[in-house]
Amino acid sequence: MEPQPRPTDAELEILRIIWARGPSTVREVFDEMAKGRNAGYTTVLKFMQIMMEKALLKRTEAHRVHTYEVTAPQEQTQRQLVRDLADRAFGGSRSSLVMQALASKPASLNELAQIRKMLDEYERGGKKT
Amino acid sequence: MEPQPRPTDAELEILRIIWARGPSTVREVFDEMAKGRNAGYTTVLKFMQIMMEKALLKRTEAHRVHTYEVTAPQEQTQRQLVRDLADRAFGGSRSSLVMQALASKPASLNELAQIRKMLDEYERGGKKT
DNA sequence: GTTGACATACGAAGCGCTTCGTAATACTCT
DNA sequence: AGAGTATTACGAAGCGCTTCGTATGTCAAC
Repeated sequence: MEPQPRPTDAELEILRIIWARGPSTVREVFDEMAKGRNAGYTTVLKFMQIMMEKALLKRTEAHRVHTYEVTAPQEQTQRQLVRDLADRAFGGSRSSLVMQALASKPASLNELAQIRKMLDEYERGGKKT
Repeated sequence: MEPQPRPTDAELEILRIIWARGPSTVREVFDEMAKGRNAGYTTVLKFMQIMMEKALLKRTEAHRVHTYEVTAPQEQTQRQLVRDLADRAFGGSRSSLVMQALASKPASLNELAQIRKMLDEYERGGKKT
């Protein structure tokens, strides 16, 4: 199986909407998108058709309207994007990336605590490293 | 002043080389690049010329050979890339991004400690958040 | 069953990225 | 000076992304 291609900007925008909404029709995505940018209806349609060819989306065809949903889980796609950026801009080092992420804008105390918790888990679970 | 445009894949590859080497000539970048991919000399030259137009690089012209160096510090470019990805794929949330980064592959204990130290600093320094 | 509204499908234009080929220029060595 | 070599400059082709316009199909309601 081919690995999923890196989504383009427009594709990622659509993915984000479907992540938030769940399976959606073109019109629903279009309506949501209209709040932010200015894309014609057929433009959005075309995007989603292309994304289906690329297997970023799959669709089920009801009588008249097609409903699209993502093929890969959100977290997997996000992790892949992060890994990709780490490779391209940080020589593959996740931790350098993390540090720049934290340097760019400190998270809230709440978020810091959450990250800390995650670190604890990895320290316990990942002794092998 | 225009904000720096997001570097393309090839441009980022060149940036990484110059980050590692410091100011470099086309030939030096080309030689370094030849280890990994297969790009012709004039291809690399063209890239670097375009990057100069975009103000990603600046150059000093010695008698015969031009020497290119980055215009923005490495950390700034990296932070911008991370912020950009956070916006495009994580709804702007740095901490979600950080957590996916850590989930994708646990860092070494050493790196974990480093990240932890950084968290401490932010917790102390960033109470305002 | 004709009209109107809405859906999908298709094709094409425009622009940016990637890649070279070729030309012009400068330096080196005989 | 002439030949060979390295460097920069320029132009263009090919492909992918983005964007629409137009065509075609379908459902509903008069």
